Amino acid sequence: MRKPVEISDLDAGHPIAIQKETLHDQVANRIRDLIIEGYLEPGSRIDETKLVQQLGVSRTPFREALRTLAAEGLIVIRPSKGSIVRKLTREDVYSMLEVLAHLERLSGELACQRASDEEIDDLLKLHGEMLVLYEKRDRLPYYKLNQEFHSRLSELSGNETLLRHQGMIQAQLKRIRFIGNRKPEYWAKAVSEHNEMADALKARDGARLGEVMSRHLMNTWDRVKDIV
Amino acid sequence: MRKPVEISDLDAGHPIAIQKETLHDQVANRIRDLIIEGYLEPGSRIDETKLVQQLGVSRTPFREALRTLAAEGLIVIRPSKGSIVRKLTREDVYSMLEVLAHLERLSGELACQRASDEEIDDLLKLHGEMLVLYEKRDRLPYYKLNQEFHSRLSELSGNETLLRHQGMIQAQLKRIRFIGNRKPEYWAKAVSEHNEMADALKARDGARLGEVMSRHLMNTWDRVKDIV
DNA sequence: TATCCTCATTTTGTATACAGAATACATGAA
DNA sequence: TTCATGTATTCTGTATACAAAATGAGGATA
Repeated sequence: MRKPVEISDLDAGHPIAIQKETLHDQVANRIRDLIIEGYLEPGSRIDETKLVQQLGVSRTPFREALRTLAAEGLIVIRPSKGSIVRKLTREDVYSMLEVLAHLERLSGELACQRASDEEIDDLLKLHGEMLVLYEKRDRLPYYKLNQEFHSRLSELSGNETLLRHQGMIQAQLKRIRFIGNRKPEYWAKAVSEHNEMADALKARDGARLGEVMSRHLMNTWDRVKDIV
Repeated sequence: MRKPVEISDLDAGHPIAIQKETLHDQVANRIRDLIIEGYLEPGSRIDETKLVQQLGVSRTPFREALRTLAAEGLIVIRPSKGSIVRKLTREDVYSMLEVLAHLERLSGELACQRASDEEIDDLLKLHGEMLVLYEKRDRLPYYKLNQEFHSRLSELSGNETLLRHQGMIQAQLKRIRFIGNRKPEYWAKAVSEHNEMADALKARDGARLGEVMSRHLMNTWDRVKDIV
């Protein structure tokens, strides 16, 4: 027999609670995806009338969503002149990578201090799977696992603020990194760096892990510097 | 005779252009101040009806402002249940300080690499003025100059993204730091650390400057840990 | 008394309406 | 033609209206 539903079970976040996403949030997520996937080009105007019709919502939640995206740095609202998708300059991208690399370093250091042996083992197991995919040159699954590897490593830092700010910068760079990833010539290097990370993690050598992670990220610059 | 006004002079940002702040932005700034100054207590509900009346605006720009503040992490919007001023947990504060300290370190390192001799001299001059105020135990002017010192040092990093993320975390911590600053017993220590910073800056020793700045900020934890 | 139900009230989320600003267009002068 | 000026149209910002959800106050029942 099933345990009866308690009031406390209905709190937000609990699996039983049906999640009601407001229109605002749905719209924000949708537009975010449109930007990341390249349907809305950087620098182009966001046609309120058109998008509102296509999404089937009124202007109120739509404009609220724009405010959110503006605060996230994905779009720019020019008073009385409409909104445009933010176009990152070369300097923007470099400064973001610089900060992100530095945050990755902190992730690495904290993860070595705070992760449990089990958590580290799990991550090393994931690393092993990535190696297998690399041998098979199985690009897309590798890419997915790579993202998971990095996000899980960051989680091991046990620092919500760190996670949040990494996430914000990642979101802004996602589009441009995606374009940069079409060049395959950096894969071998990336894998060797991942091996270094695995070693450092195994040894809980925070300084080393942090250094590799930071260096690893800064490679991104080589991949994207020609497209900004 | 005055130089005639050129078209290019009318670009946004130029002193001649009249600045028109939207209601939305004004409201966001206003509420931000109310939170930082403690008129809106952490955890308390934000009474839309009341505030809208007091501010003399309609709900539309008001709610847009809330979205902005939510994205900044100053308030929490609970769907269908109203908004509350975000109440930082102990963990929130510690994680923010941890990240902020790490970002300060980066500021220091970059500033040593990138600042001009003149910029460094100006900052050292400012440091000198702070020492004078410390000798006179002139608390408030010292506090103001201290803020300017840190923000100008960060600017010398030449990294807009760094500045932005530092600013976001600072805004969230501002209220609680203000409360913590009522204890005066850390002043001497702070001044000695500032001396260290000045030395490192003079020598353009980025690693050392970064280390001191990070340590300097982590002192904040001692001042605020009892009030969260 | 405590718990549940019902209904009135308030609050929230979304849509729409309207005014003012920006933009596009067209007409006329040099 | 090119530029300037005035006008129509579109778009943006704000207010208001309305529906749905949440809250709160009785009152009935055990």
